[in-house]
Amino acid sequence: MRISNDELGKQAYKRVKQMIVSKKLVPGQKIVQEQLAAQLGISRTPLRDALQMLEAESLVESIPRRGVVVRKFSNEEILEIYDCRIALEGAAIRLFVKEASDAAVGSLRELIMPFKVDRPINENAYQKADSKFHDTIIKNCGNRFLYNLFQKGNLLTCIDSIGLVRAPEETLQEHMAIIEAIERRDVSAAVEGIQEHLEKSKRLILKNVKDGN
Amino acid sequence: MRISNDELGKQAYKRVKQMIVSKKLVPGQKIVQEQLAAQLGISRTPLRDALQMLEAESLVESIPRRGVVVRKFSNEEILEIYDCRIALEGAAIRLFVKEASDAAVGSLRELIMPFKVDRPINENAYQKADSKFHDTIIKNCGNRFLYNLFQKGNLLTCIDSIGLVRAPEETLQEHMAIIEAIERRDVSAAVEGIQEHLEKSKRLILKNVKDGN
DNA sequence: TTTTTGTATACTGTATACAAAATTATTATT
DNA sequence: AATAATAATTTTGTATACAGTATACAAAAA
Repeated sequence: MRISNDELGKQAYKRVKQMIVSKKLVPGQKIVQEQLAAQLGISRTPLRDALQMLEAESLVESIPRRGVVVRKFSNEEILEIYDCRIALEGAAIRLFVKEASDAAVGSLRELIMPFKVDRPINENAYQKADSKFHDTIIKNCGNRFLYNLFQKGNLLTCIDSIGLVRAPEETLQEHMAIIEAIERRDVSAAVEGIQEHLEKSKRLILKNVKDGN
Repeated sequence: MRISNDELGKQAYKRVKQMIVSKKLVPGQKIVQEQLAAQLGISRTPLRDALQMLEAESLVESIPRRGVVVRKFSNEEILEIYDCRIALEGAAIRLFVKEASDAAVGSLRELIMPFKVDRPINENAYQKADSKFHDTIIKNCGNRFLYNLFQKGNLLTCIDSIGLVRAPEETLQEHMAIIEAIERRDVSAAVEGIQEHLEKSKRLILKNVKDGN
């Protein structure tokens, strides 16, 4: 019996990714292989495997013969990601409305409902729920390829890393409207709802960029 | 043992990828590392780097302790990819129509026009032009992230590998209609045009699947 | 001072070594 | 002859060794 069925490279991938999203490794920081490998208790070989995977996900950038640095996402790139999300999540929710089980739909409600009653809203918890809300729709839309594309592209991760864009009170209402549209199996309202929801956040970021952060 | 400024891993990635798309390595085939490394004249280390990259792109599947095999795309997956393309290329062409230079638009026309006069249509050449047509729109839409997502997801590569889905005579007309919509900067006609263009191919594949290949 | 050059050190990319697991071949047992 | 058990071989994952490149830093020149 194997202790862990993951090989070291995959394990390291998860741990380093976690270090990046939790900002233990900050954007722009150079990763010294031997150092990080020692810290993880492994050799450079599986660490390099991990870095290779992270590079494929654009979480890290490798400059030949110079090393790998944690990638940072510019505001322009965040806007680009929003456009990808609008397109892909539109497609995902269209499928989700048509094919998702009542259980999956129910889990969406359970995710968001608590925040309608508990005041004040715990921003940290809300952001997690927000993330999971979108993830649930994409994961359960029935298109596996789309979900993988989303995951491997870190469409959610990248945007999560900038924190809440708008006030929970504002987006909570939108989330509820989307859930209701799904529940009455209203495809166009659901698509419209999620796309406008994302568009609003995008517009706010765009505005902030123009005003110089 | 330095041949170019690319490191061996990146070089090997390109060569092995080429071997996969050109069917020199066929889906389902197991890759024996030492063997392929020797064939490429490198050691296992950079080859493993290459395989790691290919796995991140889903062109290859790695089963721990058992090896890596060339991935094959089922018909179901091809259909899933079409839905992703419909979503993303819709977004891309929307941006392209608004922002692309006249030169970029012109290059689209140059790509397709020759096939309107030369008869009979060279299917091989046409497929290449078809691929380039879509690639041009995505590459020049101004959203770099979207283009990278497309590339890394191999959305075009996967579908190209199954060959022409419909007769050139049929799709040629659609391509021309799309170009004309772009030229008169008609966003909704262009979006509609490319999405319906893809939808038609998807429906044909779906039909073939139902009829049992 | 600032710039340049030389040298030591650190780090990366690649090859190789080695143990553990998987696969294949061989023998033994019914 | 079919199945099980065992040994031999292959192959993978990981660690380590090594060569070459980049970086840091001190001494010399401007």
